[in-house]
Amino acid sequence: MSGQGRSGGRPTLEEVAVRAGVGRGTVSRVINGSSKVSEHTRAVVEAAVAELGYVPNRAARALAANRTDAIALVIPEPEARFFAEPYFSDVVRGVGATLAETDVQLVLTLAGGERERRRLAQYLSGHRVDGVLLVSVHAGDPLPELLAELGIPAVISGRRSADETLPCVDSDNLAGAAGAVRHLLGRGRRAVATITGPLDVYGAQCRLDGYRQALAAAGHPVDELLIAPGDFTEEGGRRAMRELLERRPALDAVFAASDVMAAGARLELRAAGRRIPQDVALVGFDDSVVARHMDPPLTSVRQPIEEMGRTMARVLLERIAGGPADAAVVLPTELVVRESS
Amino acid sequence: MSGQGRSGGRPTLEEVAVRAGVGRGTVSRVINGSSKVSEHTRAVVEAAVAELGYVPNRAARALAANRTDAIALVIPEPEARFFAEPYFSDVVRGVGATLAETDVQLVLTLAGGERERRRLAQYLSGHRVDGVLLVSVHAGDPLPELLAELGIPAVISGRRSADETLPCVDSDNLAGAAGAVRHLLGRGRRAVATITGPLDVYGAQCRLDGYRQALAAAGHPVDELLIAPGDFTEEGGRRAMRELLERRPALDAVFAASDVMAAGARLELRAAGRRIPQDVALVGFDDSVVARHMDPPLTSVRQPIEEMGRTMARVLLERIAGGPADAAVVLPTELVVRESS
DNA sequence: GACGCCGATGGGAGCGCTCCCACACTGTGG
DNA sequence: CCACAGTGTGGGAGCGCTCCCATCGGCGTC
Repeated sequence: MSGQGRSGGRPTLEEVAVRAGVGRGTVSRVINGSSKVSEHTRAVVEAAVAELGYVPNRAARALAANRTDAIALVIPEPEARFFAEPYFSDVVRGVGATLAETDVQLVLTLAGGERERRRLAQYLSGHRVDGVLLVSVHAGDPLPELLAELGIPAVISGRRSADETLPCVDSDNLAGAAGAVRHLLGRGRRAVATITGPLDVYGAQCRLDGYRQALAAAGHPVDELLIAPGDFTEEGGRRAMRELLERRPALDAVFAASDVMAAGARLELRAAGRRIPQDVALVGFDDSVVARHMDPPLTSVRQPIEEMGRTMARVLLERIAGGPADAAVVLPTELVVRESS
Repeated sequence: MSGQGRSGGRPTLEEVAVRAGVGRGTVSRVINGSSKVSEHTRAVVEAAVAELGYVPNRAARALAANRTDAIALVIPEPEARFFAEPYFSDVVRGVGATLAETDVQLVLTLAGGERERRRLAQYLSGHRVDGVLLVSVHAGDPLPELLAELGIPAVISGRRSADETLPCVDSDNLAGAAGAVRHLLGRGRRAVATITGPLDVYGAQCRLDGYRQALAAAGHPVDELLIAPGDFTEEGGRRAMRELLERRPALDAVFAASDVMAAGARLELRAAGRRIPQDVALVGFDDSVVARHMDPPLTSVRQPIEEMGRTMARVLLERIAGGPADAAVVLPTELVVRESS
């Protein structure tokens, strides 16, 4: 912080070299912690670095080394609203935690409409980041292919299908859903309904599969009329619940594939005079703020979002380094039992 | 996307120049949309750019021009949890919206513990960003001074005191709080209590001032025993509410300086057998997810967070450009009336 | 005692851009 | 007809680093 500057600017590698009485190459080696530098020289250089308060110039480094030491996190704007809550900040926190150990910076990119999407493509072709973190990509999204073409490493969360081509990090949607349903059955519920997410989203499909498997494993036949499609929105949840109550008035439990839909379902159940959990038990998915503050507090399946962020970043860094990285990581979920079930 | 590359890499300025049959300087001028280039030459160059799919190399540009075209958004990690909800993503969305028009990238920085803080200082001294967006800075934080010393433009949201030295963008905490209290009085409430935030946070102080002013303006004396200190946490809200009920059992309304504290207060009111809003009306601040999903839904003061983000970015860009920028922007809040009052 | 080898080091050659000075050229006024 | 602005334009000189090759001792070897 003391104003060292001989000529105004921050010190350069060259100046450190002069100060330490060595060559540029040597200082560079020390800075990059690499290869063969004698114990003594290293000490001298480090002293000079400290004295001058030298900090390498990122742009120069990027230019010379042809890497940016930056990765991008692409946020699909439109959805952002939905999973805004803890999701967004938790992912960022996780990613940040992994990156904190390194010298890699996190660039945030909002890719909403067609237009932003195009800009993003431009942006990425500019080779402005070493890698990309993708979150919740839709089936038809061209971005993954573009990245592959450009040879930019990428990691995805929320795989697009069972055979995702990109390395991906997901939570165990199937097991989480199955656990929730098992929990309901375990509490003596007989007619367990489910409100699904949009089934073209792979994760939503998995949750439905989990529902089916849990039922099957318990020897219950699956009643298709107990399955209602939702779309991850509150309104969608209400609609689905209404439908279910009409078709199967005797249901005594509902597993909603998201907390927000559960919130919608709750309103509808109230309106129909059903008490939660006495008449109908309700379980959600995500363990979001909504779940904790619902009345009654909602039992929900928690995803380790922050850890997913950490893992995504780790896998991407490995990928960038060229090392062998996991192609798919699935992290366990956890059922958080509250008063709604 | 077609593999132009003569030698593999992406095309450079030089190559565009050759293709267009002009000099490097001219292409640079066209790219930067600047100064005097003849109509004809511009067209030729633009054609060459399009044909080659040229995208400028950000690192080279940064090195040569000594600017990075990047700004940092510093997130104070520890608090992140609290105002995680919409706040974080809304700010980012706003900032992103402003930045979308430009070629500036958003770098996210988590500055939590002492250690990260130090890293951040290092980072910023590396001149790695053109400007910094600060959110919710504590009174004793050294960061603003560091930035001033380094001559890095910064904009703050959540000013530290009435005479903030940095340009800042805030919502009108005082008016928002006053409006909430006026609303309660307007509904015939007589004994309006308040749960404050930590008073060393300027915004929290403003909300308390707003409470006082509204009372005063309505000709009510301020009863100091109706004021209980909180800390923006749910537990703090509970504690404060307990205190209030003990001291002033006859209170019939509570203005909490945050939704989360209101959530805590609600639990305590329930436990004490008070009905909301029949016995006690409750109003929060932030209009977070919690407010919408509380039972009953919470009346709350909404801050235009996304717009704050947009404005912060705009002011910072002006600052960076060297133009005259607003020193302080205060955006209006809005009372969202729901069933709790 | 000359040779070869290896770890440690110095420094040239860029990386792709911006900046800016110098150099046409075209007009205009004296 | 020449001097003199005023436009456009070309291209040299870096920006601060990394890469890599040449160099230099010191030491074991035949």
